[in-house]
Amino acid sequence: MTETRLDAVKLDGTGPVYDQIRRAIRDLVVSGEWPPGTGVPPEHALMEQLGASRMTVHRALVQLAREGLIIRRRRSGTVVASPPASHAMLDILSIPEEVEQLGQAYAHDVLSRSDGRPAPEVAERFGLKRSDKVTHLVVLHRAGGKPHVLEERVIHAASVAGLAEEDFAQTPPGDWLLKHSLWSQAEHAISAVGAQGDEAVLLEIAVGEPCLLVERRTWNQDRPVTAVRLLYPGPRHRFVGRFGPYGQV
Amino acid sequence: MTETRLDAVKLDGTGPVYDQIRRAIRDLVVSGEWPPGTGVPPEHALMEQLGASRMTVHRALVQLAREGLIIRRRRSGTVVASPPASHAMLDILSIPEEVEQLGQAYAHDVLSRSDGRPAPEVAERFGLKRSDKVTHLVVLHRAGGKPHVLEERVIHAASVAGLAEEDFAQTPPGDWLLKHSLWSQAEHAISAVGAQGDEAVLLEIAVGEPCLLVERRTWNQDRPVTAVRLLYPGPRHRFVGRFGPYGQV
DNA sequence: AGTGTGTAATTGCATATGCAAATAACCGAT
DNA sequence: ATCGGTTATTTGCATATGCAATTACACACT
Repeated sequence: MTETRLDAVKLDGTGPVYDQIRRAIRDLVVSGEWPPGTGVPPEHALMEQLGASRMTVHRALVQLAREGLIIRRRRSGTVVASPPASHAMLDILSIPEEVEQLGQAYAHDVLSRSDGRPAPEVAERFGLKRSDKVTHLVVLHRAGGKPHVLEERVIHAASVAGLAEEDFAQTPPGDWLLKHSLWSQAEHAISAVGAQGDEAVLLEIAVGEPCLLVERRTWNQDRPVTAVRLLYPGPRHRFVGRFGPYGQV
Repeated sequence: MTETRLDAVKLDGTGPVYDQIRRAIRDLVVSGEWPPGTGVPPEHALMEQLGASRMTVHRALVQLAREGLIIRRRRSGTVVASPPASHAMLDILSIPEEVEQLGQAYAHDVLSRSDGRPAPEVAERFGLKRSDKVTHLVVLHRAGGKPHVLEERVIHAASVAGLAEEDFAQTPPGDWLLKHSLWSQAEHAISAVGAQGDEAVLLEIAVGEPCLLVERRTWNQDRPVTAVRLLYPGPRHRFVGRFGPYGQV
């Protein structure tokens, strides 16, 4: 567990004290300044450094724990949690995991890769500037040998370290990015489209066959990280979610 | 605001006291025993009745408020909240609202209705017993005069009061059910399908045109309430969601 | 080296107390 | 009746205190 600099926690004087503490620590976590595994100072230390009572510090930490940002254990202390890899319904999901949960063998092929400026029509479709340096990938994921999903991805080079050295032969780009980048916001859209000619060939389906299209764009503090277009063939794919009236169950 | 029976709050002796209180009140709310608008007893009353300190009661109530089950205001007290009508992304959404947010005029037609036992293929598709009494509806929703979504719905008669008297001319069944039924669990699945012949005619699209299919089943305490199949034509519909690594933003 | 065993660090929970903030309800003067 | 100010109720927040539960770590003993 990495040592933490206690004086990194700074209050802003607005609102209740417990919430100032909560936000201060939350910001350190989501900004990546305290990466997963970092030790959060014990309640007594925070209490002295911030001039608040232990119960007030406690309240802030309990809430952060309930939100999943930190993990607390008696005697061993509090550490920053790893962000949940997959998120219940429709989100940052690992395709290999998804396939293996179906009990099928996973494989993937990188069909093409290019590094440089984005083509105008790519930049437009993914909401990037033409001046951004990007890596553009097309990957076909297979389940049990058959095409499972076609991935077209653009990665913003400035947001990710070590991109040039990675060839994505072992790990598909989505999974690799989960480990090598930080994100704070994602947006996705789901729609139904008919397969275009080249897509249909790769997915081994007929042209015009209905496909589920998931488009996702990801940012870290307003800077784009990656944008991806996942095309799932036909009605044999469904996304399922379960919830109750007051949130997920 | 309805009066509440204080002695309805019963602790079960397992786990921390604040959590016993929290669960006790939560159960009264989600079971419908305390419907929305019901006044929750003030902290002092709960404190005396339960033999706990005010801070302990307070902790339970604060947490319930954060979860959205109750609303607390100084001096006026605490009341049971109305469940959120629409839920961020893909859930119990009101179609009229959805259309009006797009700035279009909303209308709907009840194309067919039948009350009685479900046809075998309907029962199978919606996960019902053949012996259940149901109402089966087909409704076309329009936006700006043009078909927006085709709804096929089965309502479990035993779970909803006043169903026989309602003709759904004013209010489409989804919205009506939100007000006249309780639900505790929902499951939905999204997939892409091609429009069948009769569906294509109603939606005024070509046969085989890709459509987004949302299937949702809803229960109240393990008893089915309703099941619905929403068919959205073509790629002009998208479901959009935004979130961060630690939950919705 | 291995094996208990005690100790201390750390979080978890509950209580009592006091004051602040919001505002519904009341009351009195016009 | 209407207006305006006062009061009382209820929640919100912070503190201090004490004890319980968990367990990493040091240390003694084989």
